[in-house]
Amino acid sequence: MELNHELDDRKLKILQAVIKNYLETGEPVGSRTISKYTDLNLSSATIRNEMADLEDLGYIIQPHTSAGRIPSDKGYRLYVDMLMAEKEQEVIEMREQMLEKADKMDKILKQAAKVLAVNTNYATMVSAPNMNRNKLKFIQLSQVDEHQIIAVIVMEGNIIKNKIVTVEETLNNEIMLKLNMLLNTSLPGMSIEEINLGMIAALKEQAGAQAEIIGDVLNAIGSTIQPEDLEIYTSGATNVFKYPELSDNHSAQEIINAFEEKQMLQEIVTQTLSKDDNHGIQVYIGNETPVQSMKDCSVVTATYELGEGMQGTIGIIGPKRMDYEHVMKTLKTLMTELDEIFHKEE
Amino acid sequence: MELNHELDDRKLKILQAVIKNYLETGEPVGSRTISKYTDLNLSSATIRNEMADLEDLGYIIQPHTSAGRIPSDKGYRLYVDMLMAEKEQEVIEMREQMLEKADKMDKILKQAAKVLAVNTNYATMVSAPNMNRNKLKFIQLSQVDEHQIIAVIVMEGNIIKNKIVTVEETLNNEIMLKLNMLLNTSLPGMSIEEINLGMIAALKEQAGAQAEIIGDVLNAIGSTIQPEDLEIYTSGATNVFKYPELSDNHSAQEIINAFEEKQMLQEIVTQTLSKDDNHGIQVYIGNETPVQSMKDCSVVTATYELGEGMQGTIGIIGPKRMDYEHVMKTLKTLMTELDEIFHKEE
DNA sequence: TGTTAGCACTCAAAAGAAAAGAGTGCTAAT
DNA sequence: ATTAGCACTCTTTTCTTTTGAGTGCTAACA
Repeated sequence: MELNHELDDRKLKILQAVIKNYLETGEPVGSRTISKYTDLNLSSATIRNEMADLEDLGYIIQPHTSAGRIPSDKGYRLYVDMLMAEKEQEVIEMREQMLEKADKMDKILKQAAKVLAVNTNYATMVSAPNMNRNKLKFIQLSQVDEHQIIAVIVMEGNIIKNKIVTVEETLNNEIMLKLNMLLNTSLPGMSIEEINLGMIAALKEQAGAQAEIIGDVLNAIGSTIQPEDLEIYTSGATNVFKYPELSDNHSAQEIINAFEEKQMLQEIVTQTLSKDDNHGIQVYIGNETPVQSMKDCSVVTATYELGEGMQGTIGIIGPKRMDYEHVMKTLKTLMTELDEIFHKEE
Repeated sequence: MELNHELDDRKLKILQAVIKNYLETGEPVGSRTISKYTDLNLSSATIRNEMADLEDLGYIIQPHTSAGRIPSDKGYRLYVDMLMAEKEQEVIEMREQMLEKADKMDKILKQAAKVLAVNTNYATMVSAPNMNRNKLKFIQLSQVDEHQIIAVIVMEGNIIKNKIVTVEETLNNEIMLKLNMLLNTSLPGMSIEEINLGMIAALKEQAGAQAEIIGDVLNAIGSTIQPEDLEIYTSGATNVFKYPELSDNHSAQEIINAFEEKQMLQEIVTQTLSKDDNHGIQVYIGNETPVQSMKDCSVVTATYELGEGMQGTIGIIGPKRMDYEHVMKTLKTLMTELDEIFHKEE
């Protein structure tokens, strides 16, 4: 409990009591409540004095003169940091729920978001991992008609993408065979990062008359694997209505909107992934969050990792008075699950 | 204007005025307002008499004794029916917007929903067409590893699906060749409906030792093309917040929830497609809607058709005081667009 | 006979006033 | 250092009053 130099043990306990109580009720907490709530037997008057101090130090706030106190962002921050310190690990029965429908990646991720939302009662998001470093397993080109090719790209982890490529030249069986051969002798085992300009030039040269087709196909592959906008799956957005402090202010509307557009959620993903401290859990409280419309919320994120540095993000968005303890525990479990599922599939 | 036997021309005009005004303001409409609003020069007193009649006949309602009138469901119904009678056609600049990103089907549909939402300011949904009658173009099986096959299924309209099939037997090149050959000699040109048990049995027989694999693959194909839950794309769900009569009652919350779950939207799709009167526009007002949580809304739907009886649904959900005229016009345009896009691609 | 002016009446919504209640800060006693 | 006590503050709730839009009805009018 000796994380903070500004607060003695008693103040810390009182602060904790205020926060916990506020998490439960959502109402400002008064001194009398605390004096009954804690095990340290103090009268409300004493608590009042201490609370006045805590307010001076900026850990709690009085919404108006004669109201109880609510935690400030700084207060929440301290509380969360303390929680983080005692890393918990506990495996729930989420595994079964998860594995049920594990088929294609998008389904898994969608399912993950849902499980998390149901388990926590907050809004959740899961981003697909970035594929830059994922290796190609093979490419299968098939001819659709005289000028169209469908390219099926299979990557490690059996992630499958497909794309139709329209080419100028008139295609035939022979060309298709050649192209398939060409691509599959050099590309498998490479990641998108590794397929650079030199490599492309070499392939084009080998292709001879079909240089242009190869170019088109490679472009298509690039844009397919690395789509301009990350895919993000969400669930439980409507959970925000459950918290009056969000749904009263209209901030629920903004959050739901952000969830629908998904554009802004990307911000959160980028920010989370950019932090060095990965594979850990991050908590953004109030204004700390990257997205303006969530300034009245807390955002808890975690990074999951598939082999070879492919990373994705899981996030939970809820009111500041979030049940951090439960959320962090659940998040950790799910993260581990995702890691395992993907590694097993590989 | 002679659609209704119950109402003379003047009553009809007054009713229309009441509805139009209510559509604009969302507030109950009084007699004085109408007397100024219409071109028939009548005093408020006369209007009052007529309005009392209209109320007796059930076309308008008084929320409380000394308030103006608002249209009843019956009133809206008459109004919409009149609109429907004058089938409008008008091409807007939506074409460009639509064709911009026309790539894969899911993107097209997602885009369609978005365009519609932006154009109308209501919540929108677009369902993917049912594929029962769509014909297979070809199937491409590739071996992933010793026990896994990836099946890529290409259908008319270049709709592509893929699925990983895990099989008992140990696979090799020879087997894969045989399977590909087998499937592509008999299946192309057939629709899912046409691939019946007899056909499957015949294929299995021809496959000999690989009968089981063929069975698995065919199953996979079936379930891929005809997923248990229809895919539905939505957009602009948060538009419902723009209408106080929805967002005050909490019915906005329910609607948004329905949009998130998508389960209930399916109801609307099914109902729309089951109506004989297809390729037309349907309007559900208030309790007429198939989904309970939208009882305070109007739902406008349209069916778009890809060749061969593959049909999908477009829907708009908004307040009862919806701008029916604009919505129906926009819907019709979009419908035509979709038809064209898909037919062109084919 | 249909239309209209006028007026009393109704009722929801807005504004205002009063009461209740929760909680504080401060002082004085322990 | 802790606590009981009390005056004070400010929100919330409740009740009352006022306001105003809109009606229905009657009587006058063209």
